[in-house]
Amino acid sequence: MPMQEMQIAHHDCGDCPIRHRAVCARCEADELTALEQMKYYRSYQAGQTVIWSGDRMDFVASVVTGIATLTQTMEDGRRQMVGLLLPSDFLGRPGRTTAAYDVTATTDLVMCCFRKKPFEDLMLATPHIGQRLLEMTLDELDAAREWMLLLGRKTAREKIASLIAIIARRDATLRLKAPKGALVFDLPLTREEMADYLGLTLETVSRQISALKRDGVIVLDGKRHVTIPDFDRLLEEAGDDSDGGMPG
Amino acid sequence: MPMQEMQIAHHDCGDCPIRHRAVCARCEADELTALEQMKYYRSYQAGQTVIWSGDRMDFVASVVTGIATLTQTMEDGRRQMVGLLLPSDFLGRPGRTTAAYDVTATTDLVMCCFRKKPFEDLMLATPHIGQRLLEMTLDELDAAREWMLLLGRKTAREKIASLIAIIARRDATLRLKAPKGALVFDLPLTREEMADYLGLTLETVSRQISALKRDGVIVLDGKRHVTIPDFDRLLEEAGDDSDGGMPG
DNA sequence: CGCCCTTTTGATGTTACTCAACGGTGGTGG
DNA sequence: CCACCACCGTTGAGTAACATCAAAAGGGCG
Repeated sequence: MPMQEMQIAHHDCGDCPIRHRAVCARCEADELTALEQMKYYRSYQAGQTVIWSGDRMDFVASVVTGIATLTQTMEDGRRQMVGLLLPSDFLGRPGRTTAAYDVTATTDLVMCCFRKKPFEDLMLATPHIGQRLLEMTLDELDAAREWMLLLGRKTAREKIASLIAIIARRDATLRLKAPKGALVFDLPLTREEMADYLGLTLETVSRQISALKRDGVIVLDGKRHVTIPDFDRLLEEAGDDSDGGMPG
Repeated sequence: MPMQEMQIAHHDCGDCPIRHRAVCARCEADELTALEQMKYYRSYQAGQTVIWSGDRMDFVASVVTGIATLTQTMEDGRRQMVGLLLPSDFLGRPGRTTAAYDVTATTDLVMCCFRKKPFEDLMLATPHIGQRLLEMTLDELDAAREWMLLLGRKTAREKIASLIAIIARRDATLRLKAPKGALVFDLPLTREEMADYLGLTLETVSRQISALKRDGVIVLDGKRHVTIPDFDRLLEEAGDDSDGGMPG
């Protein structure tokens, strides 16, 4: 009988790797103390489901390490990923009692969970959590809109290039490196998960990755390990504006 | 020399048609008074551009009447709508100085604008605006994710049916009617705008609307006036779960 | 080694795009 | 008043891109 999910020991928020980026980023000492009272950690193995759409959800959480996905499924089984949660990203919605999406751990995952009711009360009582959550939600909305452009208007090749660029950038951000020159990282998603992200089939994903490899845009070592010799070239392939919005 | 945009007289927030739904919904009398100090109205004619992506934006605003769209454009001209703002919806992002998207009035439009700096200050000083804005932003994020499923996985026919259902629902909400039985309303978008919303070409939009008409799912009177004889049938065509999430 | 799972590659099919022509409508000016 | 034009929408024919169906090739693990 395998342990489906694991509760692990509490840690000091001061040592937390996402302390400065998560929903608690702006908290003062007293707010942090209050959060510590209502928090607990949970671990999931790669592939495990965190929660099903429609299930009761009595917590909200921050991703500490690992990656989780949000997906929607239609009655006939068509699936679309609608969220990709990396360390420091927030899961759940204050004021809602059930999950709106399927949440899955795509890698081993550790989350810092807060019991929902106390968390909501703390949000009403102190400003910094709500402020930070608003900021993070606005960022997510921007990301969702970028994603909509990808889904609606980009070609399969552009979609793949865009996804690889997004992952490369996020990976660089988490490791505090500027995405310049050659980049090396692992794809955290299977071909099928990439397909769900991009609104493609896994066969098309595989073919387009092969094509980008053939054309020297990416270098693959195994199925997951990627080297980007020229990030600007990748951005061109992604159809993104080459300049990062820096006029003068 | 046509007047490109018009400033119109101030109105009392108490009389405002979106008073109970907009970002100011939760405000107390004193907060409302503060908002009145920094607000001004602006009108745009159908087709006018409110702001271009990248332009400096020194205000945030609520849509009072009319409809505005947010669109992204790629270098080669491919366009994707990423937001549809109806009355009470919020435009702009506190903490950002430039517009991230092209904003266009698709109908005659009246917006209640707030100078950005004072608005941000008020947000920091009082809780209710930030709380309401968070709630609205989370709703928008949910809508964006539904939209992502549409863009990534639905067929052209399902996309059209979904869009008509969304417009019908929003229209009913604005007029405080439950979307049951026969619904009658006008499409607020041209075929091209629908195409930009749905990630299709305008020809495909036209063909699929004709097909839905032929099959009796919708009844068209002219190009814009729509009657939905059976809303549940429309939802089936849209590929949405038939039950509205009401188990027992 | 052999099995299972993921990924790749190939052959064929279908959807929606592209290019093109035409119809309706409202506004403008002769 | 009517001719003309611009704009929006519809419809048709041919095509390109991606999906589907099918089979085989890695790769990890017992």
